[in-house]
Amino acid sequence: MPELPEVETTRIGIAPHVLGETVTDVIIRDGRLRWPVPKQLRKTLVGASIRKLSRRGKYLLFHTEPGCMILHLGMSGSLRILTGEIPPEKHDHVDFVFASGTRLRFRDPRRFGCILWTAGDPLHHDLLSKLGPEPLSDDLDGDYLFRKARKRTQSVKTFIMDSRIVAGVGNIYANEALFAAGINPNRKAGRITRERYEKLAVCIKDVLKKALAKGGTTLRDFVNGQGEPGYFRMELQVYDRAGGPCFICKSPIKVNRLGQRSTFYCPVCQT
DNA sequence: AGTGCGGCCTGTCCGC
DNA sequence: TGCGGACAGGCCGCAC
Repeated sequence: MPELPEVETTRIGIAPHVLGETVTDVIIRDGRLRWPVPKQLRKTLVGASIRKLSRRGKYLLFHTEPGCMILHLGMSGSLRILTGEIPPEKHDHVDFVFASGTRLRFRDPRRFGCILWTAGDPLHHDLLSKLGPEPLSDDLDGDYLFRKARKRTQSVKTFIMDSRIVAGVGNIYANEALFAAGINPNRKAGRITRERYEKLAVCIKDVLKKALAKGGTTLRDFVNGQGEPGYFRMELQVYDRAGGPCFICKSPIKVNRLGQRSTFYCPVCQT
């Protein structure tokens, strides 16, 4: 579920409630996430204060004096700020309790998310060290994509969803960015002109920024730190619109599968 | 080295 | 109403 705009929406929403807070307890009800939640996480975090909350790709980084907690929302994860005692529900796996009484609650029905700890620089962690540039930074531009795409035979959609190429672009926004750029998602990455990659880079940034402005996309699970959904779903041009009319040319939106992910596009507008 | 696939989980929806 | 199967926003790790 959560792609970059949803993770960033979460970060912005919870940051004011956790920054400067001291952890007084960590309640792990079910530590069986993608990787087991470290047993010593509670002992390590209690007494520590959150100095900074940053994001790299789809990873949230909680910086403290003794180290950094790395948290990923996976496919169905969400984080919520709670004030007061609210009974946990079935998939509320972890609570972080702060000195003020505020709680940060991690929910993840599918348990594809993860919560890890590193004492070192999180950017050097195995999971983060190979990530490509942040899409909203100047490091991502048409020239970069064009150069990386040389001799690549995979589809351009699979290419831009590869986190080693660009961090944070998932299935929804890959579909949407390619529509905005007028590029057929099935086209081979290595056979796209520099000019079209310039357009694609702009469209990736644009789609992500617009989604962020709407608080992300909620298909089912996603809620922000306050438990509210995102509203970008209403702006989606192709994702989940198979058979529906293209908003530009009225042709039916097509769907096929690339790398086991549903791929939506307009066969007329995207070439 | 680049590429594609299986698998990790639970929940939901659809066809029978 | 029940049941099996496909599918869902991610991504690691493995074979080729």
